[in-house]
Order: sequence, then C-alpha cells, then structure tokens
Amino acid sequence: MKLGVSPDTFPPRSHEAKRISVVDAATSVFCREGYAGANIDLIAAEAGVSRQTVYNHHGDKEKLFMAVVRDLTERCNAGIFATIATFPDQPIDLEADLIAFAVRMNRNCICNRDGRFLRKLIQAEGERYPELFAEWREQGPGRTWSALAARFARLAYAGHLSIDDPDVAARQFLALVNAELQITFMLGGMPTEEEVLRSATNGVRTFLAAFGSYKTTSVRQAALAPA
Amino acid sequence: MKLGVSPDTFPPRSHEAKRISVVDAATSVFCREGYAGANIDLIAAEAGVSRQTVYNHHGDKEKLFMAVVRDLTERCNAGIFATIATFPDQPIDLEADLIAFAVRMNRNCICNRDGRFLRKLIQAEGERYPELFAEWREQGPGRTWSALAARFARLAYAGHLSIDDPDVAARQFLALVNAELQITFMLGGMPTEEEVLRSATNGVRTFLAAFGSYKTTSVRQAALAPA
DNA sequence: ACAAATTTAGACAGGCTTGTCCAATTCGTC
DNA sequence: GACGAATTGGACAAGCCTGTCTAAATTTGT
Repeated sequence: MKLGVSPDTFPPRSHEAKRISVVDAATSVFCREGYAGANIDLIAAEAGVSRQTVYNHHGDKEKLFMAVVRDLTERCNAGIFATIATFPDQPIDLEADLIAFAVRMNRNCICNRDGRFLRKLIQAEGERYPELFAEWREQGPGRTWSALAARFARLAYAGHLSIDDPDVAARQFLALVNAELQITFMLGGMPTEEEVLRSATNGVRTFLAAFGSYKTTSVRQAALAPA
Repeated sequence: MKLGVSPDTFPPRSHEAKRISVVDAATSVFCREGYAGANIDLIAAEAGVSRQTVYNHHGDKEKLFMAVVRDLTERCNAGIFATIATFPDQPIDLEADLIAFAVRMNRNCICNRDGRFLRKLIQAEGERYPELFAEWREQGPGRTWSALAARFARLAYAGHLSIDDPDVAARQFLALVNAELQITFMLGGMPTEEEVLRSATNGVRTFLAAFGSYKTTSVRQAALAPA
C-alpha cells in the first residue's frame, strides 16, 4: 500500500534489478504473513512486477523462500563480521568503547531490517526447513560467538578484563546489551536510538562490573568496596 | 503423529473435556503451522473430534485462535507468578538459591510447552493482533518484571545485593540466566536439564559478580583483587 | 430405558491460491 | 529501425480450505 513509490518511478529496470526487487518484496511479505500466508500475487504487486515474472525468476514459492533466506543470511553475516571487525582491541575508555561497539552491533546487525526479518523467519519456519537452519546456525551464531569470544579473550590477555571463559562472556555480553530490547524484538518492532543506547549502556556497565579487572573496575564497585 | 495416544483411549469424554482437547490441539497446530497454515481438519483430527465439533465449540478459526492465546496467556502468567513467589527472600546461600530460582523460572515458565508456544505465537502473529498483544504485554512482562524487581530491591535493602535500579537488575538477571539458551529458544527447541542448569549457573555467577555486595562478593573478584 | 442434547461423517458451495499457458506489448541491443 | 528476449495481463485448471448443512449415531441426564 505505502510501497511502490520509488520502484515504480523507474519503469525501465534491468533483469537483475527486478530479481532483487522480487526478493525484497518477498522478504517483506514472508515476514509479515508467514510462509503459508504469503501470497505470490501480493509479492508481485509489492515488487512492481507481474506474477509471471516472479515465476520466471524463481520457479516456485518454495524456491523463492529459499532465495529469501539465503539472501538474508548472507547479508546478515556480512554485517555481523564487518561490525565485529570494529571491536575495540585497544580501548582508550573501555566503557565508552564497549558501549559504542554494542550500539553498532545492535544498529547494524540486530535491529536493522535484515536482522529482524531473518530472526522472525527462523523462528517461524526454522523447524519446517532444518537444512536452511543448519546452514544459518553454522555460519551465523556459531562463528559470531567464536569471533567475539576471541576479541574478549584478547582484552582479557591485555589486562583490560578478567574472564574465565571467553565464550560465556561473549554470550553474556550480547544478552546484557540486549536485555532491555527483548520485548520490542519479540514483537518485531524497531527500538528507538535512545532505547538502544540505554540498553547498551546499562548492559556494558553491568558487564564491566562483573568482568572488569581491578585496574578498570567500575564506579559501582569502587564506591562499594573502597580502599 | 506422536499424539492421540492418551486422548483416544478414553472414547467417552465430556463436553468440557473435548473443548480442552480442541484448544490443546489447536495450540499445537497453530504453533507448528502458523495461523494461516493451520488447518481446522488437522486440528480436529489431532484433538480426536469431528470438524463440526470444533465449529460448535468455537465458532470460527479466528475465535479459536483467540481462545488459544487467552488460554496460554493465563496459564503462563499463573506459572510465572507462582514461581516468583518462590524467590529466595531470605537466602542461606545466595548463589545457590538464585541458581535454583533461575532453574525453576526456566523450567516452569520459559522452557515449558506453554512458554515456548506463547512466545512463538506472539512473535509470529503479534503484529496481526495488536489487541491480544496489548493484553499480554500488560499482564505478562510488565507485571513480571515489576514483581521480580521488587524482590531484588528487598534483597538489596537487606544488604545481600548492591543495586542501583532494580528494574534494570531484574531484566538483566533474566537475560543472563537465559544467555546460553537463546539459539535453542529461537528454534522452538527444548533445552536439556543440564543446559538450563549451566546457563543459570553462569548467569547467576556473573550477576553476583556485578551486583553482589562486598559481604557476598564472589570468588571471581576476591581472587582478582586480593587484600 | 427414554428423551434431549451432542457428536459424527460426509457432502457441498464459495472463495482463494498456486502454477501454467498464451498472445500482445515492451525492452535491450545491434 | 529491427530483431530477439523479457515482461505483461489475463484466462485457466486443479487443489485446498473455510464454514454450513444434513441425517444418522451416540452420549447424557433422569
């Protein structure tokens, strides 16, 4: 309804542009309506293409769905690794740097369109397509957590943190900085910039209170166990 | 497939028993297939009744769906408040008591059939039925978190914890003790007893490392910042 | 055991969806 | 400008699903 603005104003789009357009529209419709509820006519309309074109490009509904998931998975993983690459390995202000990192992680990977849609599709249809799930599970969370754990291990080795098990710390870091966004995520909503910042700030403070080495121990403990 | 064992062996079931049977089957089918994909014939078969009986009891598909959500919401909230009532207000061994509480919370509220199904339904259909969502949001997480926050505030007041904002602490507590179960939840799976215990243990330890008052400060910090 | 209420199986109409086919039109390229 | 490829819109069959209706069988209460 509110779509069709920008796509339709460029009547001549290339073959490839239409393929992308279709996958985009399909992503949005599959997420909104679920696999069973998604309607090829609606996808075609939302993509600004005829139904036949959808079939020409993707064969049938199931293949189109696969294409959507593959597409989403790739983009999400790319985004996650690009963001992990910005991890503060040599922090100036550890708290501020970790908060900024957490905000980037949330904005670029978890709260953006791709992240929210992929999550919803996996939750809704993951059990029906175990193969798709398996691929995502290997490529996605598994490698993400390892990569993040390695960064935390380096921080610990450099004396900025005190961590027993970097894998546990990485998972808890992500859990903490998202703690206040759970409900919004649950409903597929988009948290405001301010909510993201607040959740990240609270999460990182607690994380540092638990894992900060004595050199960088936060105000909270300093105030409680002085001298 | 694996259903129909116990229900079918009792051919004479009361009116009310059939209503429950139908709602139960509907819950399972709606969760598995989504609203659009759910099929009344299948629900009837899985409940061991005729299709007409489903219509006699619940009118139409949408009303049946409402009944399912209402049912699930009520049972879940009851379970959550019953479990919060077992919060360790006068802890003997704070760490052990909080771990046991976290395990109860997970087993009775979050990992059980009702919890997993309600979460999945809200994620999948929450946007389509804002009214249902609103009711759940008020009754569910809102009150849960407040109740839990109040308990943590009492622990802090009694000197067992050191907490600035009990609401934040409550949310972070839940996030931490579930940190390692996220992927399993995402796929609608059921974590093993051991996974629940491990996640709770790791979560509570980190929670206490961050929020423990100096009297109960955990080994982790004692070992790192001696004398 | 009898009468009322409930349940059942099946048929059925109406609507919607997928996927195919085709003739007419438009597009990209030379 | 002309040719081949892609796109379009619409018609179409086949299947599935919801929700209704019926007549027969069963269960419940008394």
